[in-house]
Amino acid sequence: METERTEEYLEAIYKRQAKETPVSTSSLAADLGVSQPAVTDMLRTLDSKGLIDYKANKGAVLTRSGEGRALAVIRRHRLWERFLTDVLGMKWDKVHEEACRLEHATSPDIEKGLSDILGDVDTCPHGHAIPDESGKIKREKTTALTEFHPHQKVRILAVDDEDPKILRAVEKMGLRPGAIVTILKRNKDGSLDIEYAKETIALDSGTAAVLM
Amino acid sequence: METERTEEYLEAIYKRQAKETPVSTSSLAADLGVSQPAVTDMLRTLDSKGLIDYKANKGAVLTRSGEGRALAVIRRHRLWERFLTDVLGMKWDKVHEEACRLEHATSPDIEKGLSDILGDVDTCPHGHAIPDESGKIKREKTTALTEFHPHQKVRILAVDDEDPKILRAVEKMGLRPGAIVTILKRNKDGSLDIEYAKETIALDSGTAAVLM
DNA sequence: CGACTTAATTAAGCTGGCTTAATTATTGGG
DNA sequence: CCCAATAATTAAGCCAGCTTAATTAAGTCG
Repeated sequence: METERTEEYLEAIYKRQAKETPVSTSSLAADLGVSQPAVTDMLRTLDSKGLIDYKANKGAVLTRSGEGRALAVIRRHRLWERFLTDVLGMKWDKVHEEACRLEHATSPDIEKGLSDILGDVDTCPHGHAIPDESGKIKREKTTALTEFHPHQKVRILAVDDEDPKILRAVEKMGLRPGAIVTILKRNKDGSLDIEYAKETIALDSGTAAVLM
Repeated sequence: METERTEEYLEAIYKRQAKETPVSTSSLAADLGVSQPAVTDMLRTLDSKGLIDYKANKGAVLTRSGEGRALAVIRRHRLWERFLTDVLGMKWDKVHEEACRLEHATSPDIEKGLSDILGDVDTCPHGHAIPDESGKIKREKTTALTEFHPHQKVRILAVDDEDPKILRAVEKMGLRPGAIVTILKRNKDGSLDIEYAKETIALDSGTAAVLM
Protein backbone atom coordinates (compact mmCIF):
# COMPACT_ATOMS: atom_id res chain seq x y z
CA MET A 1 0.00 0.00 0.00
CA GLU A 2 0.89 3.53 -0.59
CA THR A 3 2.30 5.22 2.45
CA GLU A 4 2.17 8.90 3.33
CA ARG A 5 5.89 9.23 2.99
CA THR A 6 5.73 7.76 -0.48
CA GLU A 7 3.35 10.51 -1.53
CA GLU A 8 5.67 13.11 -0.12
CA TYR A 9 8.64 11.79 -2.01
CA LEU A 10 6.72 11.59 -5.25
CA GLU A 11 5.52 15.13 -4.84
CA ALA A 12 9.04 16.35 -4.12
CA ILE A 13 10.43 14.51 -7.11
CA TYR A 14 7.74 15.91 -9.35
CA LYS A 15 8.50 19.48 -8.30
CA ARG A 16 12.23 18.98 -8.65
CA GLN A 17 11.89 17.59 -12.12
CA ALA A 18 10.73 20.95 -13.37
CA LYS A 19 14.25 22.24 -12.79
CA GLU A 20 16.43 19.19 -12.80
CA THR A 21 16.06 15.85 -14.56
CA PRO A 22 16.94 13.33 -13.44
CA VAL A 23 16.56 14.43 -9.86
CA SER A 24 19.59 14.07 -7.64
CA THR A 25 19.69 12.42 -4.26
CA SER A 26 21.03 15.55 -2.65
CA SER A 27 18.35 17.94 -3.86
CA LEU A 28 15.68 15.60 -2.57
CA ALA A 29 17.48 15.28 0.73
CA ALA A 30 17.52 19.04 1.00
CA ASP A 31 13.90 19.49 -0.08
CA LEU A 32 12.60 16.85 2.27
CA GLY A 33 14.88 17.67 5.16
CA VAL A 34 16.35 14.20 5.53
CA SER A 35 19.79 12.71 5.07
CA GLN A 36 21.06 11.51 1.71
CA PRO A 37 21.18 7.84 2.66
CA ALA A 38 17.53 8.07 3.60
CA VAL A 39 16.79 9.26 0.10
CA THR A 40 18.88 6.57 -1.56
CA ASP A 41 16.92 4.03 0.41
CA MET A 42 13.55 5.40 -0.53
CA LEU A 43 14.47 5.85 -4.17
CA ARG A 44 15.25 2.17 -4.37
CA THR A 45 11.90 1.36 -2.83
CA LEU A 46 10.03 3.65 -5.20
CA ASP A 47 11.90 2.13 -8.12
CA SER A 48 10.96 -1.36 -7.05
CA LYS A 49 7.32 -0.26 -6.98
CA GLY A 50 7.58 1.08 -10.48
CA LEU A 51 6.95 4.67 -9.43
CA ILE A 52 10.31 6.01 -10.54
CA ASP A 53 13.23 4.96 -12.69
CA TYR A 54 16.29 5.04 -10.55
CA LYS A 55 19.89 4.26 -11.46
CA ALA A 56 22.50 4.35 -8.76
CA ASN A 57 24.52 7.55 -8.94
CA LYS A 58 22.32 8.78 -11.78
CA GLY A 59 19.27 10.14 -10.03
CA ALA A 60 15.57 9.47 -10.41
CA VAL A 61 12.81 10.15 -12.91
CA LEU A 62 9.11 9.56 -12.31
CA THR A 63 7.53 6.82 -14.35
CA ARG A 64 4.16 7.41 -15.91
CA SER A 65 2.47 5.83 -12.93
CA GLY A 66 4.63 7.73 -10.45
CA GLU A 67 3.79 10.98 -12.16
CA GLY A 68 0.13 10.11 -11.99
CA ARG A 69 0.34 9.56 -8.27
CA ALA A 70 2.28 12.77 -7.80
CA LEU A 71 -0.26 14.79 -9.74
CA ALA A 72 -3.11 13.28 -7.78
CA VAL A 73 -1.48 14.36 -4.55
CA ILE A 74 -0.73 17.81 -5.93
CA ARG A 75 -4.34 18.16 -7.03
CA ARG A 76 -5.56 17.40 -3.54
CA HIS A 77 -3.01 19.70 -2.04
CA ARG A 78 -4.08 22.62 -4.17
CA LEU A 79 -7.77 21.95 -3.78
CA TRP A 80 -7.30 22.05 -0.04
CA GLU A 81 -5.36 25.30 -0.30
CA ARG A 82 -8.22 26.81 -2.24
CA PHE A 83 -10.71 25.50 0.22
CA LEU A 84 -8.79 26.86 3.17
CA THR A 85 -8.52 30.35 1.72
CA ASP A 86 -11.85 30.59 -0.08
CA VAL A 87 -14.13 28.73 2.30
CA LEU A 88 -12.45 28.90 5.67
CA GLY A 89 -10.96 32.32 5.09
CA MET A 90 -7.41 31.47 6.04
CA LYS A 91 -4.47 33.59 4.95
CA TRP A 92 -2.51 32.36 1.95
CA ASP A 93 0.74 32.18 3.89
CA LYS A 94 -0.63 29.50 6.18
CA VAL A 95 -2.44 27.16 3.86
CA HIS A 96 0.48 25.31 2.34
CA GLU A 97 1.54 23.71 5.58
CA GLU A 98 -2.02 22.73 6.39
CA ALA A 99 -2.60 21.26 2.94
CA CYS A 100 0.58 19.21 3.30
CA ARG A 101 -1.14 17.30 6.03
CA LEU A 102 -4.64 17.14 4.60
CA GLU A 103 -3.56 15.93 1.18
CA HIS A 104 -2.69 12.51 2.57
CA ALA A 105 -6.04 12.08 4.26
CA THR A 106 -8.15 12.74 1.20
CA SER A 107 -10.25 10.07 -0.47
CA PRO A 108 -11.56 10.38 -4.03
CA ASP A 109 -14.99 11.20 -2.58
CA ILE A 110 -13.63 14.13 -0.64
CA GLU A 111 -11.59 15.29 -3.60
CA LYS A 112 -14.74 15.22 -5.68
CA GLY A 113 -16.73 17.05 -3.03
CA LEU A 114 -14.11 19.74 -2.67
CA SER A 115 -13.81 20.36 -6.36
CA ASP A 116 -17.60 20.55 -6.60
CA ILE A 117 -18.07 23.17 -3.94
CA LEU A 118 -15.09 25.17 -5.14
CA GLY A 119 -16.57 25.59 -8.59
CA ASP A 120 -14.30 26.41 -11.47
CA VAL A 121 -11.03 27.04 -9.75
CA ASP A 122 -8.02 26.11 -11.75
CA THR A 123 -5.20 27.40 -9.62
CA CYS A 124 -4.19 27.30 -5.99
CA PRO A 125 -4.10 30.61 -4.10
CA HIS A 126 -0.43 31.04 -5.03
CA GLY A 127 -1.25 30.74 -8.70
CA HIS A 128 -0.21 27.19 -9.50
CA ALA A 129 -2.38 25.16 -11.81
CA ILE A 130 -4.53 22.45 -10.27
CA PRO A 131 -4.32 19.17 -12.19
CA ASP A 132 -7.73 17.93 -13.32
CA GLU A 133 -9.33 14.68 -12.14
CA SER A 134 -7.44 12.72 -14.72
CA GLY A 135 -4.11 14.23 -13.75
CA LYS A 136 -3.74 16.63 -16.64
CA ILE A 137 -2.12 19.91 -15.71
CA LYS A 138 -1.75 23.13 -17.61
CA ARG A 139 1.83 23.89 -18.39
CA GLU A 140 2.93 26.62 -16.06
CA LYS A 141 4.95 29.71 -16.75
CA THR A 142 8.45 29.19 -15.47
CA THR A 143 10.11 32.50 -16.14
CA ALA A 144 10.95 34.40 -13.00
CA LEU A 145 10.62 38.15 -12.86
CA THR A 146 14.39 38.36 -12.73
CA GLU A 147 14.59 37.12 -16.32
CA PHE A 148 12.75 40.07 -17.80
CA HIS A 149 14.20 43.36 -18.94
CA PRO A 150 13.51 47.00 -18.21
CA HIS A 151 10.36 48.39 -19.84
CA GLN A 152 8.78 44.95 -20.16
CA LYS A 153 5.30 44.55 -18.74
CA VAL A 154 4.84 41.26 -16.97
CA ARG A 155 1.78 39.59 -15.57
CA ILE A 156 2.62 37.74 -12.40
CA LEU A 157 0.99 34.35 -12.49
CA ALA A 158 2.32 32.60 -9.44
CA VAL A 159 4.50 32.82 -6.39
CA ASP A 160 6.81 29.87 -6.52
CA ASP A 161 7.57 29.60 -2.85
CA GLU A 162 5.56 28.70 0.20
CA ASP A 163 7.65 30.46 2.78
CA PRO A 164 5.14 32.42 4.88
CA LYS A 165 7.55 35.31 5.28
CA ILE A 166 7.90 35.76 1.54
CA LEU A 167 4.19 35.34 0.99
CA ARG A 168 3.35 37.97 3.55
CA ALA A 169 5.86 40.33 1.99
CA VAL A 170 4.43 39.74 -1.48
CA GLU A 171 0.94 40.28 -0.25
CA LYS A 172 1.89 43.49 1.48
CA MET A 173 3.10 44.82 -1.86
CA GLY A 174 -0.15 43.76 -3.48
CA LEU A 175 1.58 41.45 -5.95
CA ARG A 176 -1.06 38.75 -6.00
CA PRO A 177 -1.19 36.46 -9.02
CA GLY A 178 -2.75 38.46 -11.84
CA ALA A 179 -0.92 41.66 -11.01
CA ILE A 180 0.72 43.33 -13.99
CA VAL A 181 4.01 45.05 -13.28
CA THR A 182 6.62 46.91 -15.27
CA ILE A 183 10.28 46.14 -14.89
CA LEU A 184 12.24 49.31 -14.20
CA LYS A 185 15.73 48.20 -13.39
CA ARG A 186 17.70 44.98 -12.96
CA ASN A 187 20.47 45.01 -10.45
CA LYS A 188 23.60 42.89 -10.33
CA ASP A 189 22.59 41.15 -7.11
CA GLY A 190 19.37 39.92 -8.64
CA SER A 191 17.21 42.50 -6.96
CA LEU A 192 14.77 44.43 -9.09
CA ASP A 193 12.97 47.74 -9.25
CA ILE A 194 9.48 47.47 -10.64
CA GLU A 195 6.43 49.61 -11.02
CA TYR A 196 3.08 48.41 -9.87
CA ALA A 197 -0.11 50.41 -9.43
CA LYS A 198 1.77 53.64 -10.10
CA GLU A 199 4.20 52.88 -7.30
CA THR A 200 7.84 51.99 -7.51
CA ILE A 201 8.71 48.87 -5.60
CA ALA A 202 12.16 47.51 -4.77
CA LEU A 203 12.17 43.71 -4.82
CA ASP A 204 15.03 41.94 -3.13
CA SER A 205 16.55 39.12 -5.16
CA GLY A 206 14.90 36.38 -3.14
CA THR A 207 11.44 37.73 -3.71
CA ALA A 208 12.04 38.64 -7.34
CA ALA A 209 13.19 35.12 -8.12
CA VAL A 210 10.01 33.46 -6.91
CA LEU A 211 7.58 35.70 -8.75
CA MET A 212 6.76 34.32 -12.15
CA MET B 1 5.64 15.05 19.97
CA GLU B 2 2.22 13.64 19.69
CA THR B 3 1.93 10.99 17.05
CA GLU B 4 -1.12 10.01 15.05
CA ARG B 5 -1.23 6.62 16.69
CA THR B 6 -1.21 8.24 20.10
CA GLU B 7 -4.34 10.17 19.21
CA GLU B 8 -6.03 7.02 18.04
CA TYR B 9 -5.26 5.20 21.25
CA LEU B 10 -6.47 8.09 23.37
CA GLU B 11 -9.69 8.26 21.42
CA ALA B 12 -10.24 4.53 21.76
CA ILE B 13 -9.57 4.65 25.48
CA TYR B 14 -11.94 7.54 25.92
CA LYS B 15 -14.74 5.71 24.16
CA ARG B 16 -14.12 2.51 26.08
CA GLN B 17 -14.18 4.29 29.39
CA ALA B 18 -17.86 5.01 28.91
CA LYS B 19 -18.51 1.31 29.38
CA GLU B 20 -15.53 0.00 31.24
CA THR B 21 -13.18 1.66 33.69
CA PRO B 22 -10.34 1.06 33.86
CA VAL B 23 -10.03 -0.04 30.26
CA SER B 24 -8.59 -3.47 29.64
CA THR B 25 -5.79 -4.33 27.29
CA SER B 26 -7.95 -6.78 25.43
CA SER B 27 -10.83 -4.43 24.65
CA LEU B 28 -8.43 -1.91 23.26
CA ALA B 29 -6.71 -4.57 21.22
CA ALA B 30 -10.07 -5.54 19.78
CA ASP B 31 -11.20 -1.95 19.17
CA LEU B 32 -7.99 -0.96 17.48
CA GLY B 33 -7.45 -4.18 15.61
CA VAL B 34 -3.99 -4.89 16.99
CA SER B 35 -2.50 -7.57 19.21
CA GLN B 36 -2.57 -7.35 22.98
CA PRO B 37 1.18 -6.97 23.38
CA ALA B 38 1.04 -3.99 21.05
CA VAL B 39 -1.46 -2.41 23.41
CA THR B 40 0.56 -3.18 26.53
CA ASP B 41 3.48 -1.47 24.87
CA MET B 42 1.60 1.63 23.93
CA LEU B 43 -0.13 1.90 27.30
CA ARG B 44 3.26 2.06 28.93
CA THR B 45 4.30 4.80 26.57
CA LEU B 46 1.14 6.79 27.17
CA ASP B 47 1.57 6.39 30.89
CA SER B 48 5.12 7.65 30.73
CA LYS B 49 3.83 10.72 28.89
CA GLY B 50 1.29 11.37 31.58
CA LEU B 51 -1.67 10.78 29.29
CA ILE B 52 -3.05 7.78 31.14
CA ASP B 53 -2.66 6.06 34.46
CA TYR B 54 -1.65 2.52 33.77
CA LYS B 55 -0.96 -0.28 36.21
CA ALA B 56 0.19 -3.61 34.85
CA ASN B 57 -2.67 -6.10 34.78
CA LYS B 58 -5.05 -3.41 35.96
CA GLY B 59 -5.87 -1.49 32.83
CA ALA B 60 -5.75 2.17 31.95
CA VAL B 61 -7.56 5.37 32.82
CA LEU B 62 -7.08 8.68 31.06
CA THR B 63 -5.47 11.42 33.08
CA ARG B 64 -6.89 14.89 32.92
CA SER B 65 -4.45 15.80 30.19
CA GLY B 66 -5.08 12.59 28.28
CA GLU B 67 -8.80 13.19 28.38
CA GLY B 68 -8.24 16.70 27.11
CA ARG B 69 -6.29 15.39 24.15
CA ALA B 70 -8.91 12.74 23.46
CA LEU B 71 -11.73 15.25 23.49
CA ALA B 72 -9.83 17.56 21.19
CA VAL B 73 -9.45 14.74 18.69
CA ILE B 74 -13.08 13.75 19.04
CA ARG B 75 -14.15 17.32 18.50
CA ARG B 76 -12.20 17.47 15.27
CA HIS B 77 -13.53 14.11 14.19
CA ARG B 78 -17.12 15.15 14.67
CA LEU B 79 -16.67 18.57 13.13
CA TRP B 80 -15.29 16.89 10.04
CA GLU B 81 -18.19 14.46 9.95
CA ARG B 82 -20.57 17.38 10.03
CA PHE B 83 -18.64 19.16 7.36
CA LEU B 84 -18.58 16.12 5.12
CA THR B 85 -22.33 15.57 5.34
CA ASP B 86 -23.52 19.16 5.53
CA VAL B 87 -21.09 20.89 3.22
CA LEU B 88 -19.81 18.22 0.88
CA GLY B 89 -23.06 16.27 0.86
CA MET B 90 -21.60 12.89 1.71
CA LYS B 91 -23.71 10.07 3.08
CA TRP B 92 -23.58 9.52 6.82
CA ASP B 93 -22.37 5.95 6.47
CA LYS B 94 -19.13 7.06 4.84
CA VAL B 95 -18.04 10.01 6.90
CA HIS B 96 -16.68 8.23 9.94
CA GLU B 97 -13.87 6.56 8.09
CA GLU B 98 -12.96 9.77 6.33
CA ALA B 99 -13.00 11.76 9.54
CA CYS B 100 -10.70 9.19 11.14
CA ARG B 101 -8.03 10.29 8.74
CA LEU B 102 -8.74 14.01 8.67
CA GLU B 103 -8.86 14.42 12.43
CA HIS B 104 -5.12 13.92 12.70
CA ALA B 105 -4.35 16.53 10.08
CA THR B 106 -6.31 19.32 11.70
CA SER B 107 -4.68 22.41 13.19
CA PRO B 108 -6.46 24.68 15.65
CA ASP B 109 -6.93 27.17 12.81
CA ILE B 110 -8.76 24.65 10.71
CA GLU B 111 -10.81 23.49 13.66
CA LYS B 112 -11.81 27.07 14.27
CA GLY B 113 -12.64 27.63 10.62
CA LEU B 114 -14.74 24.51 10.45
CA SER B 115 -16.72 25.31 13.52
CA ASP B 116 -17.30 28.83 12.22
CA ILE B 117 -18.73 27.80 8.88
CA LEU B 118 -20.78 25.02 10.41
CA GLY B 119 -22.61 27.40 12.68
CA ASP B 120 -24.28 26.08 15.77
CA VAL B 121 -23.92 22.37 15.36
CA ASP B 122 -23.58 20.48 18.57
CA THR B 123 -23.68 16.90 17.38
CA CYS B 124 -22.11 14.80 14.66
CA PRO B 125 -24.42 13.35 12.01
CA HIS B 126 -24.85 10.20 14.09
CA GLY B 127 -26.06 12.20 17.04
CA HIS B 128 -23.01 12.33 19.28
CA ALA B 129 -22.23 15.53 21.08
CA ILE B 130 -19.34 17.61 19.81
CA PRO B 131 -17.06 18.78 22.61
CA ASP B 132 -16.64 22.56 22.66
CA GLU B 133 -13.33 24.36 22.09
CA SER B 134 -12.37 23.94 25.70
CA GLY B 135 -13.09 20.21 25.65
CA LYS B 136 -16.38 20.30 27.51
CA ILE B 137 -18.89 17.76 26.27
CA LYS B 138 -22.56 17.31 27.00
CA ARG B 139 -23.20 14.11 28.83
CA GLU B 140 -24.74 11.73 26.35
CA LYS B 141 -27.66 9.39 26.71
CA THR B 142 -26.37 5.87 27.15
CA THR B 143 -29.52 3.79 27.30
CA ALA B 144 -29.97 1.58 24.30
CA LEU B 145 -33.40 0.95 22.84
CA THR B 146 -33.18 -2.61 24.11
CA GLU B 147 -33.39 -1.33 27.69
CA PHE B 148 -36.84 0.16 27.30
CA HIS B 149 -40.18 -1.55 27.79
CA PRO B 150 -43.29 -1.98 25.71
CA HIS B 151 -45.48 1.13 25.45
CA GLN B 152 -42.60 3.44 26.23
CA LYS B 153 -42.01 6.28 23.81
CA VAL B 154 -38.36 6.89 23.16
CA ARG B 155 -36.56 9.62 21.31
CA ILE B 156 -33.58 8.25 19.48
CA LEU B 157 -30.66 10.56 20.01
CA ALA B 158 -27.76 8.75 18.46
CA VAL B 159 -26.58 5.71 16.61
CA ASP B 160 -23.71 4.30 18.57
CA ASP B 161 -21.98 2.46 15.78
CA GLU B 162 -20.17 3.51 12.66
CA ASP B 163 -20.61 0.36 10.66
CA PRO B 164 -21.82 1.53 7.24
CA LYS B 165 -24.11 -1.47 6.90
CA ILE B 166 -25.93 -0.67 10.09
CA LEU B 167 -26.07 3.02 9.28
CA ARG B 168 -27.59 2.36 5.90
CA ALA B 169 -30.13 0.03 7.44
CA VAL B 170 -31.05 2.59 10.09
CA GLU B 171 -31.39 5.30 7.50
CA LYS B 172 -33.59 3.15 5.35
CA MET B 173 -36.00 2.80 8.26
CA GLY B 174 -35.94 6.55 8.77
CA LEU B 175 -34.60 6.28 12.30
CA ARG B 176 -32.37 9.32 12.19
CA PRO B 177 -31.45 10.94 15.49
CA GLY B 178 -34.51 12.82 16.68
CA ALA B 179 -36.98 10.15 15.65
CA ILE B 180 -39.49 9.22 18.31
CA VAL B 181 -40.49 5.60 18.43
CA THR B 182 -42.72 3.41 20.55
CA ILE B 183 -41.54 0.10 21.89
CA LEU B 184 -44.01 -2.66 21.03
CA LYS B 185 -42.35 -5.88 22.02
CA ARG B 186 -39.03 -7.07 23.45
CA ASN B 187 -37.82 -10.44 22.33
CA LYS B 188 -35.55 -12.87 24.11
CA ASP B 189 -32.81 -12.58 21.49
CA GLY B 190 -32.57 -8.84 21.98
CA SER B 191 -34.50 -8.00 18.87
CA LEU B 192 -37.31 -5.52 19.14
CA ASP B 193 -40.57 -4.56 17.53
CA ILE B 194 -41.18 -0.84 17.46
CA GLU B 195 -43.59 1.56 15.92
CA TYR B 196 -42.37 4.55 14.02
CA ALA B 197 -44.36 6.87 11.79
CA LYS B 198 -47.38 4.64 12.06
CA GLU B 199 -45.41 1.68 10.80
CA THR B 200 -44.30 -1.39 12.67
CA ILE B 201 -40.61 -2.10 12.37
CA ALA B 202 -38.73 -5.22 13.42
CA LEU B 203 -35.27 -4.35 14.69
CA ASP B 204 -32.70 -7.09 14.91
CA SER B 205 -30.75 -7.19 18.16
CA GLY B 206 -27.61 -5.70 16.64
CA THR B 207 -29.41 -2.66 15.38
CA ALA B 208 -31.59 -2.24 18.45
CA ALA B 209 -28.55 -2.24 20.71
CA VAL B 210 -26.85 0.66 18.96
CA LEU B 211 -29.85 2.98 18.90
CA MET B 212 -29.95 5.19 21.95
C1' DC C 1 46.40 12.08 -16.21
C1' DG C 2 46.11 12.61 -11.27
C1' DA C 3 44.64 14.95 -7.28
C1' DC C 4 40.86 16.94 -4.97
C1' DT C 5 36.16 18.05 -4.16
C1' DT C 6 31.67 16.81 -4.02
C1' DA C 7 27.91 13.55 -4.56
C1' DA C 8 26.20 9.06 -3.61
C1' DT C 9 26.20 4.62 -1.54
C1' DT C 10 27.25 1.14 1.98
C1' DA C 11 27.39 -0.15 6.81
C1' DA C 12 25.70 -0.22 11.24
C1' DG C 13 22.36 0.97 14.18
C1' DC C 14 18.06 3.43 16.33
C1' DT C 15 12.93 4.16 17.08
C1' DG C 16 7.97 3.40 16.84
C1' DG C 17 4.64 0.27 16.22
C1' DC C 18 3.67 -4.01 15.19
C1' DT C 19 3.73 -9.59 15.22
C1' DT C 20 3.74 -14.56 17.33
C1' DA C 21 4.99 -17.72 20.92
C1' DA C 22 5.88 -18.47 25.60
C1' DT C 23 5.13 -17.31 30.24
C1' DT C 24 2.83 -15.34 34.26
C1' DA C 25 -1.37 -13.12 36.67
C1' DT C 26 -6.17 -13.00 37.76
C1' DT C 27 -10.45 -14.75 38.43
C1' DG C 28 -14.67 -17.54 38.81
C1' DG C 29 -16.53 -22.13 39.90
C1' DG C 30 -16.64 -26.54 42.14
C1' DC D 1 -9.08 -23.12 48.52
C1' DC D 2 -7.45 -24.89 44.37
C1' DC D 3 -7.72 -25.36 39.35
C1' DA D 4 -8.83 -24.33 34.88
C1' DA D 5 -9.87 -20.68 31.86
C1' DT D 6 -8.92 -16.20 30.45
C1' DA D 7 -6.25 -11.92 30.43
C1' DA D 8 -1.91 -9.75 30.40
C1' DT D 9 2.95 -9.48 30.01
C1' DT D 10 7.60 -10.87 28.52
C1' DA D 11 10.63 -12.31 24.80
C1' DA D 12 12.24 -12.23 20.32
C1' DG D 13 11.96 -10.34 16.11
C1' DC D 14 10.09 -7.74 11.74
C1' DC D 15 9.51 -3.42 8.92
C1' DA D 16 9.61 1.44 7.53
C1' DG D 17 12.11 5.29 7.77
C1' DC D 18 15.51 7.52 9.67
C1' DT D 19 20.60 8.69 11.55
C1' DT D 20 25.96 9.06 11.44
C1' DA D 21 30.37 7.42 9.85
C1' DA D 22 32.96 5.27 6.40
C1' DT D 23 33.66 4.23 1.73
C1' DT D 24 33.27 4.64 -3.28
C1' DA D 25 32.02 7.00 -7.59
C1' DA D 26 31.95 11.18 -10.48
C1' DG D 27 33.46 15.47 -12.00
C1' DT D 28 36.83 19.39 -12.24
C1' DC D 29 40.96 21.58 -12.96
C1' DG D 30 45.97 22.28 -13.40
